[in-house]
Amino acid sequence: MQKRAIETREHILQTAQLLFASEGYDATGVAEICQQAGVSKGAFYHHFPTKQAVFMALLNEWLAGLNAQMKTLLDQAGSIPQGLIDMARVSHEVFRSAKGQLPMFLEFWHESGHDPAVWKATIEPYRHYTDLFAGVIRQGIEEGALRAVDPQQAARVVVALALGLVLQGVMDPEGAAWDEVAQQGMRFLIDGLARRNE
Amino acid sequence: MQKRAIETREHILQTAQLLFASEGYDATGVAEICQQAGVSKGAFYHHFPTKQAVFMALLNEWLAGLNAQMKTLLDQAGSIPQGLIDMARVSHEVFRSAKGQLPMFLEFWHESGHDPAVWKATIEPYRHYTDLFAGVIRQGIEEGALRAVDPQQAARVVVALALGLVLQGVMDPEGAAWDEVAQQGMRFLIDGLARRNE
DNA sequence: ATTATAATACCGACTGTTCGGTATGTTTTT
DNA sequence: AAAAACATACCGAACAGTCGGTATTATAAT
Repeated sequence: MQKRAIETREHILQTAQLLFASEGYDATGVAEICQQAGVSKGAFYHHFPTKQAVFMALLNEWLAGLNAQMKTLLDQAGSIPQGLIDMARVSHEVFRSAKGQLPMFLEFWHESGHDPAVWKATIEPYRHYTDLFAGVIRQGIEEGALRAVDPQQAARVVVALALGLVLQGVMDPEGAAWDEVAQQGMRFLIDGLARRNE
Repeated sequence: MQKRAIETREHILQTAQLLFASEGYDATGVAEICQQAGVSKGAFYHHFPTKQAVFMALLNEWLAGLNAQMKTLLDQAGSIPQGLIDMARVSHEVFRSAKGQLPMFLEFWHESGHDPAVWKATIEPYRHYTDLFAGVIRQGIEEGALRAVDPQQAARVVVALALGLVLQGVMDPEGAAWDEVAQQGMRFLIDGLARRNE
């Protein structure tokens, strides 16, 4: 693929992301994407077989980024309870960096309800994260830092809290300082999970 | 309005709900609703001015039911921490009663992102719930059962957890026993909020 | 170095269909 | 008869995707 081609492809993806985020997937027409991107329809269909392919490309791109971010976070985590709280603290960073992309969340979730391919791509990494958290929590239990709860269940709770925060952040960005709420919430949860020193 | 007319209206609403939930709002055509409901297009547009009006009617119906359910729960709550846990326990009931309607959640959230009217109708009651929880938590603090946290923040955390659980319940119904996870999660959270008896 | 060849990248008018909504007419109820 | 409830045929706009063709760039031959 040539330089110009790559640039065209990027233009299409970037524009599509903006439009999907602001108008929604269904409401965004291919013609609209092409016009905003300064690209012809022929170019569009040269690079992508269908509109959905663009969507999937964006989804995978997004998930890959999230994955990387997550990995570095878990790697550099210290003690277990503190590590989890640290993760909540960096949620500040995550929220900030993902601000423009957050509305796409809703699009992904919405589409996943109707398209099995999108569903698989959405659900798999999030189960992955649950397992990942479960591992951390299990470790915390073995270290004696956390109470002997069911790690999978606890992990699901953590993920649920995170999802809920993101959802609120998407729907009502001005409603609160969601990164602070995230930190608070994670602290409450960790306190509830932590072993009592009594 | 006559009996037949009322029945027609109900047919339309019920059918629309099923289709919106399974296919999505955009993907569901008015013609499809009419056909499945055994009603003509004329009848449809006699009862509802637009497709969105049907959607709004469903949304309001849904919210009214949820509101009533919530109200009775809070009224019959005993001590504050136990009251919150009780509410989590009935989430079992909520999940069950809402089973078929859960996918509609996603539709509401998704639509609210693009339609200010839907947004207002969606966001207002949920802010209402947050305030409601905040009141309960404040009361719990005054009673000395809970630590002196910021009630609004804590309430947002509770609501976030609830939202996250619902979202997971929608996207991955078979992934776990979400009513149990809800109970667990609320217990962890309450434990984290509860005053330490040390 | 220049031309020929081929492959890639791109263009934009066009199509068949789908959809929300309307216009007009018919039946049922009061 | 009058009004409410319903039915059917239809409209215009918008849509994803197609297609025949044109630039542009890379590769090969002379």
